[in-house]
Amino acid sequence: MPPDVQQVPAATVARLPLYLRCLEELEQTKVETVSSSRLAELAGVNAAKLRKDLSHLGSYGTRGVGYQVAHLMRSIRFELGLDEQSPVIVIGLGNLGQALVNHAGFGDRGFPIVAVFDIDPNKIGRRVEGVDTAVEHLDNLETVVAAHEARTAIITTPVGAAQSATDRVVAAGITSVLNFAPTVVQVPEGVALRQVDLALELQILSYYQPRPETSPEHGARDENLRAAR
Amino acid sequence: MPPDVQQVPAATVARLPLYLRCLEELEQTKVETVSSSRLAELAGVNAAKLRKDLSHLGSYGTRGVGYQVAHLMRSIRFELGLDEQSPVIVIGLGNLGQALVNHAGFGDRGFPIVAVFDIDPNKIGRRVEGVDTAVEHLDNLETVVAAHEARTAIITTPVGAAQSATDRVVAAGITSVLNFAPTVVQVPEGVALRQVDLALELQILSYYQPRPETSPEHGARDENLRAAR
DNA sequence: TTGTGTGAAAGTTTTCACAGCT
DNA sequence: AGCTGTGAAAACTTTCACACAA
Repeated sequence: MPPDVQQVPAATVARLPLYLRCLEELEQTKVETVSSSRLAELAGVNAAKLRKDLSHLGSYGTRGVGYQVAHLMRSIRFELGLDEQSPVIVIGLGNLGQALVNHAGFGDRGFPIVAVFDIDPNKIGRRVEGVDTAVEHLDNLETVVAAHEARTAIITTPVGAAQSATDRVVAAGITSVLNFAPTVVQVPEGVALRQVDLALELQILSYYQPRPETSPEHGARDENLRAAR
Repeated sequence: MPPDVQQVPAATVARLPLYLRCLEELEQTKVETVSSSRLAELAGVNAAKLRKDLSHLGSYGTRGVGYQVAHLMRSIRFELGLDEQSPVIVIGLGNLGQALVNHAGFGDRGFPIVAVFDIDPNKIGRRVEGVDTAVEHLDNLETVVAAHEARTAIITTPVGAAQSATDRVVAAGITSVLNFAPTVVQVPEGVALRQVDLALELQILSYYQPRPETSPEHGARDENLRAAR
């Protein structure tokens, strides 16, 4: 790995979108200024941590007052590269793919779903709510990605197809991959990857369940948001 | 916080389910023994990290040989408290709720969905694939939770309803909450919580997109699974 | 000879506590 | 008087590198 001038620590990057979401809530209620302690409370984090996170933006709060909601939102959006819409493609129209596509939350937050791919002939050509174009065959991937200049792909294929689907979207020019298939996929250097496995979240929670028999002491604790995710 | 004998570090707990998933894949291919380096490769982590993680289980690998797949699976399941099925309820039958309920992945991994709740009269009584009982009104929550001895709830309500839904399931006896509503919910001490916001994942990825204009250097890196989630 | 288990070092993240701006 | 920005300490996590068991 190169010298790698890491501007903003990974743990901070993973929290910035959370702060942004809280700020959006505040803006909707016409709040113009917010203190670190109030925002931290909304985000469920410690106030010092929040201030340190924001300090990486070179962000200007005002001592004795707090942060300008609108200004802070702009700073975070800029830092994350959320200034413009970022078209997304979805590979695999199973249950989860279907739900993600219908889910308005992506488009509303700057990630419009511009195309959905599958290989099942029964699904090709089907119209899906929330997407302008019909379901495409995976063979059209390269053309469609190029046409929309999409850079981000969501993988919701079955496990067995996830790696090949990933390889293929990467070859087509995708540089960010969000994998929901419950298997680890590999991507080359230069491609960003996050993996979410829903059942895995439940298994993690399971550890923190109060349990009688087990050794000295488990016992529920909090502090499990998405630690650094 | 009390002295709190933390058996296993949080970062390790968050990875154990991942190892378990990899081991399940190995078992299906009749592999009986695996080395730390091979398993680490499958899980996408560093081998030393994996060994240290497993050392917290007091788990016995065999030097010069590796780990017994079957034995290691048992150890991890025991540590996480996955020995028995853990019934789950889902609150909110929107797009995402629907998808999660249909999704076979939960039941297969020991988390059968035993009931789904909503408050929309049009949804109450509807049958949903993957669940034995019809959609219930939220008013029946307490009775149903008690009947199934459910301890885990998945929240997929709209933002505005998430906190009250959470308060209510906790009052009904739920001790693990997985929140998909894009808002922070609070839970009392003793209740375990994880929050997943799908759009937020895309925003995090956005930071790691190669971008031209921006300051000294961003540039995509890997290492973003769910870092200590 | 192979590959685990683990001290010790390095790196990252969180938290504290307070100087200093408004 | 209030609240940010930040050094410094503490806590946690990762990685290294090697003794040692099979």
